[in-house]
Amino acid sequence: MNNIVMNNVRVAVDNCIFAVRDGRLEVLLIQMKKEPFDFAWALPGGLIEAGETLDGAAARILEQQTGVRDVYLEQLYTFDDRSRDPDGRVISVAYVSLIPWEGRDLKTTDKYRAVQFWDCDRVPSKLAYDHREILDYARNRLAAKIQYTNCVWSLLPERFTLSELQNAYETVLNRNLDKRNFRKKVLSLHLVKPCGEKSSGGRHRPAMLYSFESREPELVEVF
Amino acid sequence: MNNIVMNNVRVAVDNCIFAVRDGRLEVLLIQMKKEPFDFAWALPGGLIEAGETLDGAAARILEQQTGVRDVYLEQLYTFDDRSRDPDGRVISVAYVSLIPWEGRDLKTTDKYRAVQFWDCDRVPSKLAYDHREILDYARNRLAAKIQYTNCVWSLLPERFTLSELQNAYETVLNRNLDKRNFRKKVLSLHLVKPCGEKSSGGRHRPAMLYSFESREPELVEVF
DNA sequence: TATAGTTAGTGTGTAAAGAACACTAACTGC
DNA sequence: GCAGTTAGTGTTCTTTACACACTAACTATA
Repeated sequence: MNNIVMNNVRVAVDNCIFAVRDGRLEVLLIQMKKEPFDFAWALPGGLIEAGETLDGAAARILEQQTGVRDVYLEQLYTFDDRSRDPDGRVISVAYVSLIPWEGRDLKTTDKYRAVQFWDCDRVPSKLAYDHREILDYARNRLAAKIQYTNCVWSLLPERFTLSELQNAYETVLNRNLDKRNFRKKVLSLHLVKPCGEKSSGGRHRPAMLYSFESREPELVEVF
Repeated sequence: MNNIVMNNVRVAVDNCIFAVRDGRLEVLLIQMKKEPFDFAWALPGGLIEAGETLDGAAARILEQQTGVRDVYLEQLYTFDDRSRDPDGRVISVAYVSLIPWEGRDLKTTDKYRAVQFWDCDRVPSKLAYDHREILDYARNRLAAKIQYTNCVWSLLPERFTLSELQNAYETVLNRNLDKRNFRKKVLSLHLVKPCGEKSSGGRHRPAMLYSFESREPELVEVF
């Protein structure tokens, strides 16, 4: 009977940082510089530090890589990572972050070979560790969550048009929505409010700008 | 700058084991026998053992306490436990298990003072560690999950009446459902199938017995 | 300055789903 | 055979979801 209690598990936090850009869902990956995954792409992450909470570690990773703070950040799932180095066990607590495409500021460090956003549909087929599994899980969770919470706020800037909002939903859900039904829905839910100004700059009719009623997590039956 | 990497985190698995009994949602608690929580009630759990996966640890705890296997078992959330002993850090990966009230077989060991099911609405107001928080989180997750998956199968025996099924939903959701609408719904979803036999023994009209189409996790929009 | 190009903004009708509601049927125990 | 108890069944109404097409307002350029 196996009763050896594990006292030396290492705990990593990995963060799926998503943004919407030009109708594509993108995720931040870093290219590794160390064996056994040299050159492989991976989710940003790392072992938790002393005195740090799990949420704190996820927020730290997010800010270190993108400079972004105070966005939607949610624990996703805890993975048993069987592909990590065999000298001691690692479990990975995965997080999802949603950031507006504008406002990010990618940091390059010599810790990694590269840091960049990837179209989720075009990430390298093999990622380091079990990060492919984590990413797939995260996309599914995000698509579910955007339908019953207001988390979409975290993908958009302070002020936005209803078309931009619709585009964020369409991108995450990977399907088209009817413009009139969409507007009826979000307005009737009081998810957003007009802020009286209009967009400018496009070679077309200017659009009313909106902002979110709340930028705190709330349950809202959007679809 | 704090860059001390934690290498010696201890990882515990705690399991919220639910059953439905006489219209009440019950949860299994153990009464502790060691300081600093001597006499306090807690969720069954413990540190993961060598070579064991997280899911494996949860299944082990479930079977050790109840003798039950092969039921619905789902990872809930990973908690940073700040109330644990200060000599080294513990994080707790919480699980939810659903078991049929019939078929359990509680084990008493001298590891604990007592092991028993508690009506969820009447558990002691203070549980050990952060287990009160975990339990509240688990109840909410269960109430959500029973509405869009078929997980209710795990609360019922192999064969059951539609009234028993309805009762399981009403108990978890903590609200009454209309009998005719309920039956229309579950039958149209093909969640269950009649198995041709009738219940007996009650001092009333016997009911048709049903069984689940599937006892594997599936997404089903029940409500 | 007229026009082509582009996105913004708006309402109605139809189909599907959800919610409310009450009686008869079939068994048991006395 | 009667009282007690749970099983089983349809219809109507309300609400929500879905499909669908044109005009408005701006910019750039010819």
